[in-house]
Amino acid sequence: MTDKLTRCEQVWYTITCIPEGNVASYGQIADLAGLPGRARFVGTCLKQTPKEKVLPWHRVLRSSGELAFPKGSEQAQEQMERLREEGVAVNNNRVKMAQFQWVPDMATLLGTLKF
DNA sequence: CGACTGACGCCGA
DNA sequence: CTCGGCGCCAGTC
Repeated sequence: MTDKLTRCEQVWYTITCIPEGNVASYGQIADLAGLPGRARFVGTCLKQTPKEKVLPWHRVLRSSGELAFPKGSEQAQEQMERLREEGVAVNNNRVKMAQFQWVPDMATLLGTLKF
């Protein structure tokens, strides 16, 4: 099996595990996906993500808490909108990470993510 | 095979 | 706070 897909799948899967009302940074996703230091790879995967695949990509932001897209872009608008619908406050294209950042519990780490 | 790119992160000025 | 640069490495050309 093409293990290159395995990496992306792991990334996608990890993103899928982000609970509503929470967000995670690219680096965090990469780390949870077993790809420490490959934050960029996460972005690459998402860009490659087929439309058929429905992922909560809007819950993925930069480590600073700002949205992954420049303010004004349609993607940023949509992301902001979706986050607000989930109860995540977005101000000036940015989210308060200290308040909304996803903190995976042990059960998730050991069970869901199978690490 | 080599060069460029990028939905990133971090540190320094 | 902003701006610039370096590291990271898979994907694309």
